[in-house]
Amino acid sequence: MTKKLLLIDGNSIAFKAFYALYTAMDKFTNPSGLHTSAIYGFNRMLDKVLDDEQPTDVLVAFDAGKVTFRTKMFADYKGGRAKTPTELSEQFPFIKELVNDRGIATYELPDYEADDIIGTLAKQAEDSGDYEVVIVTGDRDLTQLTSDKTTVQVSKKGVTELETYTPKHVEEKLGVKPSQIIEIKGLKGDNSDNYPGVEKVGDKTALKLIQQFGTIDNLYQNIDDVSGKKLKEHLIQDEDQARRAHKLATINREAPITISLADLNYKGDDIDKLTDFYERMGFKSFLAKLSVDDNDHSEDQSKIEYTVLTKDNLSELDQFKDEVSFHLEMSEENYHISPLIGFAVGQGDHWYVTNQPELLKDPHVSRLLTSETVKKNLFDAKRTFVGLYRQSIILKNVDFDMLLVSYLLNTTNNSNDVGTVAHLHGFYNIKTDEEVYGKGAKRQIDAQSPEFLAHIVHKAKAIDQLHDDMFKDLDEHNQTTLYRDIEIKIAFVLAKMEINGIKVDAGTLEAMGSKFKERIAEIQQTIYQEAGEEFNIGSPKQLGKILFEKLRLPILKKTKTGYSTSVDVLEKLAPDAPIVQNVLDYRQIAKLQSTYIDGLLKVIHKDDGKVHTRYLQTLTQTGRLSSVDPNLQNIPIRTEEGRLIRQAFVPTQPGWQIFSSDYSQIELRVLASITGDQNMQEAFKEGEDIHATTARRIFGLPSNEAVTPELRRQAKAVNFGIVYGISDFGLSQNTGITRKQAHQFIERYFEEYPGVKKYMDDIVKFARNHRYVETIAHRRRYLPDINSKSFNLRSFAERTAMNTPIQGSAADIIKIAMINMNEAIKDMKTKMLLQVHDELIFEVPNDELETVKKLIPSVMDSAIKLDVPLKVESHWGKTWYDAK
DNA sequence: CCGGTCACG
DNA sequence: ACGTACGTGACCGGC
Repeated sequence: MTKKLLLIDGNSIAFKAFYALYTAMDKFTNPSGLHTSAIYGFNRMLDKVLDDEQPTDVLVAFDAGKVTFRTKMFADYKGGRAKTPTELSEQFPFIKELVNDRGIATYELPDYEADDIIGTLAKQAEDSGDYEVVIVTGDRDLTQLTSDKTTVQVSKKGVTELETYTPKHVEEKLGVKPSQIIEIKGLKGDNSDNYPGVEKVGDKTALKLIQQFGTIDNLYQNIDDVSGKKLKEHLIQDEDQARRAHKLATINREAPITISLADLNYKGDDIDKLTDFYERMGFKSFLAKLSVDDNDHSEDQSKIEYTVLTKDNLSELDQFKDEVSFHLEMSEENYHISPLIGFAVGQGDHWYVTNQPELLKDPHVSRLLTSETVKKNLFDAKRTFVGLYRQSIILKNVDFDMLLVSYLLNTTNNSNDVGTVAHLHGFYNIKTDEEVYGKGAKRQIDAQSPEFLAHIVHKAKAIDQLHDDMFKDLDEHNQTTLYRDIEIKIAFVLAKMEINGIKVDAGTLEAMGSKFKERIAEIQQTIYQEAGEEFNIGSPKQLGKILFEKLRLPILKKTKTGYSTSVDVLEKLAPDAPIVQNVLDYRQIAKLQSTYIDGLLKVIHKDDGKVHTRYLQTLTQTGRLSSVDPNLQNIPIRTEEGRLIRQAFVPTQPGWQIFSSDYSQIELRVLASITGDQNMQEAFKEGEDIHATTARRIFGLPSNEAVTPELRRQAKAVNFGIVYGISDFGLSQNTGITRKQAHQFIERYFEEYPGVKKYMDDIVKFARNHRYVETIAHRRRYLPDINSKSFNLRSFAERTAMNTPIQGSAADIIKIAMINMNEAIKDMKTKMLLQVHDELIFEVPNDELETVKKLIPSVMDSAIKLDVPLKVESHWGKTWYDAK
């Protein structure tokens, strides 16, 4: 056996691929509107099996048409099947083209199905004695072909997950030999192929009979041995059907094929044709793979020319006068503490690289980086700025930040990896960090290796190569101003805030922690007594058992994995059993302890007693920031116990104040402005309480009548709902009113605020036409699901279309305010410390307090001119807690 | 590594 | 009929 023959059932794999990607179908269309999901899935399968099996010979067999010897034998064979969707049938010619471009033969034969071609060739191969055979299909019936020389791989969930059937595996799984599969099918028939077997015989009976008799022939010869009178009657009655089903299920292994084993030689990818094909299909990831594989052969990665920097050649860097690409490599994610492990710098064909970060301090290097005249192109300006700042180098004149530009062009699929982003924009001669360094536990960076140096040169080079194109794309999106006036500027403002950090008093946290610890222990004991046993309260699974099985509390909601024990459920159950309230209390305090006491203590820097968060500037889909290590945007405030955590956040100097200013209802003001709704604008212009006004309007109260707190609360919920892209169900869930009521409220709302209604309709239409929506500052979010056939995906996209311009414009506004703020306070001792979406937090010396009380709100409310005023409220105190 | 839960706007 | 509020991050338990 010197050869390995791979036989692929083209139709069934195409079907599987199509339905595996069914819900994502609309994400897979090429520029000319062709659906490509099945082509894509098919190719993924090809990649996997070619790689796993390393075959010498390959064939993809297809069905030739609807009419086959089976339909001639039984007219209804495969009858009643839904017509193949056009979204799939249009892809078949391209799948065949793909297969050919990959150097693989295809074949189809009138009157026969792909199964028969495969069966026939497998038999020929087995008989010749030269071959090992592997069959890949989505149809489990083909497992009848397994033998000691042939294995059958059946696709499971997707198309790349395959289950391998050997004769042994068939017996274990199905309880019969491979050859007996057709005997089973003879008896039970096949619903999907629409032919009957014997009445009342299904899987179990068929299996039992075949295990007893071996074959249908033998069964009928010994029909008197069948136990069960009815069963015997059915068998006798339906003998013809059983024999016909047996024939239909049997793969023809003697089909009159006009192709021979010698024609199946696997030639491998035709790179040129395949490149062209992938480009037409818009398959960027496959293009990337193609070029990486290609590079592996040509050793392109190591062929790049670069000079290793040494003390003696540093002066060569003086050649860069106008522009340079620079990449600073770090070994860890957290750039506040990560070691620097190398850098690459250069332009065009001149590249320099080193694994000695101390060379950064050499004047030839630092002069370049701090120069106001030499433009820098890089990836992640904030990270680079902080890394260099730690070496006392102040990075200046960043022109192109590839990470930021990529994020603005398309927030989805953005990545922190240079290689990944480069691939996304059509530049493939670079590997990803994962490919070079490994991932998870296996990740390891060998900074001494030539591969390392080559890799970071490739990063710098990718940045250099892509910056013109990406700037052009930015311009086409009308996003150059967004980039230059907002995003690149805020990167440095954020860097400064992160470096500055905020002081957290460890003593305060520890004192609170020991109190919490006692409370937790107390509540824990009480819960154990109430439960009558000890268990892990933190485990929803164990807790569910206690509450819903042992104590028999009513099950109000379930999750995918079991009983739901979330707050809303437990709150409803609390009156039924005291243990429930205790669990709620336990949860709350355990959360405070683990996330906020222990969690924060872990990240206080020893040298300065501060925490230095990192704002992720290129993560959210709306343009907001997020905050990690630690997250300082979700410090408790809603409950008094949690709010106490804020007492630990203190100014750096004794006697200073923590000063906080927040935009009041910024999202609703943005809504009023961009919808142009006159009624809502009037409310804000008149300085009214918007929730009360909304309540008056939708509940039809006279203007002199006071709005009850309950009605105001409901109106507030509706206002929120509108911002989120409302549905009556969502509103009813969130407020406890009925769905019908919710529906009425929404209708009333749209009557009172017709501009809002029109905007919501228009923005969804816009999204359908353009497949994206944008904010005031032209921040863009693509909504690939907006025309999806799936109700769920489409509805989600519609809500997103309504919400993103509002949430995103609010994000634009506070970013502008922060940039202006940075200027406004640059000569003061006051420092901007944190941003929490609609609020800014500062530390302020007492002698500047009177100044900032006016200055900070005025900078914030003048960030942008809307059709309604922006309102800012300020609070201050000796800790963050006291700034209320 | 994922799902449940809960902290924030 | 479908089964839903928008945007995040950290921790825990359990696979």
